[in-house]
Amino acid sequence: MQLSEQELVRRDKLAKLRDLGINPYPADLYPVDHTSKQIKDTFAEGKKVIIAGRLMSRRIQGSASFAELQDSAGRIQVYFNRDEICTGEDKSKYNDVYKKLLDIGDFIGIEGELFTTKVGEKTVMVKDFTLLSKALKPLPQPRIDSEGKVHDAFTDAEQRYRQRYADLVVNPHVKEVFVKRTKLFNAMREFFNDAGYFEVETPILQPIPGGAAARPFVTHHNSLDIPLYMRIANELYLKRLIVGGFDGVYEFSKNFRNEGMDRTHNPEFTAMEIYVSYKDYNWMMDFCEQLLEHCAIAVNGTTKATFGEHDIDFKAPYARVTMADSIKHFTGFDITGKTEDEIRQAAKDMGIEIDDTMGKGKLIDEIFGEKCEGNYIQPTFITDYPKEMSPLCKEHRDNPELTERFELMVCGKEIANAYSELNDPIDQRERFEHQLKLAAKGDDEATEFIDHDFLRALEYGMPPTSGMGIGMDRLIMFLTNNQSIQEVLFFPQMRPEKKQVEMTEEEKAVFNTLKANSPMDLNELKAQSGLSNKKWDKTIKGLTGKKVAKVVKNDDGLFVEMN
RNA sequence: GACUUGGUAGCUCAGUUGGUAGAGCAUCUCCCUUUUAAGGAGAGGGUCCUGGGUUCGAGCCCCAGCCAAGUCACCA
Repeated sequence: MQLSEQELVRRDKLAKLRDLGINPYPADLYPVDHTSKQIKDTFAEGKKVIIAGRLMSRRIQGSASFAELQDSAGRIQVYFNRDEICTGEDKSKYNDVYKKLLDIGDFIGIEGELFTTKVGEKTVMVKDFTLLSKALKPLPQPRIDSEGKVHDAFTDAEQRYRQRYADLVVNPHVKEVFVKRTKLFNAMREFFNDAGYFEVETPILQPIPGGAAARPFVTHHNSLDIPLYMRIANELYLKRLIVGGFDGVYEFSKNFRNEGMDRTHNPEFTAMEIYVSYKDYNWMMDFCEQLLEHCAIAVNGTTKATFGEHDIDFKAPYARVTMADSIKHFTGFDITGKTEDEIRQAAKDMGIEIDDTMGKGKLIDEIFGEKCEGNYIQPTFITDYPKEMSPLCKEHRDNPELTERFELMVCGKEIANAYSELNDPIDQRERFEHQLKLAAKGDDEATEFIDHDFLRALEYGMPPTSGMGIGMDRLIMFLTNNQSIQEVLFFPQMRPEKKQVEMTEEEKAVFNTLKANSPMDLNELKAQSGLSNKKWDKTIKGLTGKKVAKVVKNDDGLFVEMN
């Protein structure tokens, strides 16, 4: 492993601490009794406190020094004074341990007394300190000036995502996003629990990946010798529980889809799904807008949120527009009562790319997606989707071509999807079979599995039920004004980093040649290596850089010898 | 999958028609007892993403690749 100068220095300090009999990674409990925030909130001159955290900055002025300690709640200034820490003759704890052997990033514990400096800063006067954990790698360190401007911010997206731990330490605004994420989950749970619904857990490893159309991750179970799929949705399992007699069930579901990654898609993501018996999709719209209003307030203290250039308001109620009305409004074309060919022609006339595998439902969906979707900035329910696109949704009570389905659109993006759930087992079987035909025709969005066990459950009878799914990652993006899903996931998926090899093949070969005959004429060694000029240059620089060989110049010419 | 942009010190970034690799912070050494991004002085620190090519000479030009971001395509 190649260590940087700063890493070597820290390892050296680690050894020196051990020589002094100081354990840099002690096992003992440290009796913390305040956080930085509690100190500021309940400040009193002379009060004794015990705190712990990371040393994040130091300004050493001879035998006195100001530093900042960062804990989970923020930062507090601490004051190290040699004669306060070292009351006897021996001043080494300040002069050597504090000044020479501690580094920014180290965890320390502090026993001290509160006071206010001349410039009015609430500060802890250090009476004693304990090293709790030595940091061997320097942190990237943004600095904030008196105007609040950040300098040298740690902003490289790749490094921030790969090393989220470092990102969280140095970028407080990043931590804030994840605090809000957890607040959102808690608020939603509270809302559902207050309504009397049950949080449940259903299988992540499924024999048939159902409830959505997406490419699944496949794995293999050795004992059973069968393929298993990571779930793409949990819908069919939650409905089985409604069959089993629960009135309302919900689950925060990590789902997995083996598809492309971009600003709004990660291979694993979180959906919330809820199913409530004896309700329909009209009830669910009311429930949804109440829920989101509650969540927005719990997260941000207000129903208003900013997303990019848009100001949005989650205050209920939300506008409700049928898909047909929406298309008529934005294109002037009325889809009601039209044949598939008429709609195909209309789509073509609008300049929408279509192909022959598209059925009526898909065509309508394309028109909506292309011409309408992006126009809905404020939360808006789009209702009554074509039947073909919604194989798990009940037929519309007034129109057999439509379904009782809504999606909630915000800033032109879908964040919720809900149905009056299809509970007619014979209709459901026919819809699955129709999906198979669409899939055979080449529609890669159609479901190509039939879950016979789910159909058996429906045959026992499922009460009328409304269900809803919410994209949690997308929702928190809206509530925290983040355009990228990676900013709201602690550990977004990345391509693996390449491992660094200790010595390249070329370096090994040259090293072996040299080992047999050292010192050796440089040009001769180069000739024997058979490497290109550039490669030779890299290789010999690599070897000298690793201090295994060196180049010597004398009267006879250039020679390479082993160290 | 296509295109665009980027990858240089621990971090943030400069780098001139191709001619010995730079700055700020951080680090190290010395001085300094109440400072507010940065006390003073000095020093060290580099796989210029990787591999090939052109050239007397490449961080820079050409080709291929890797990684990332963005746009588009795809995506219930």
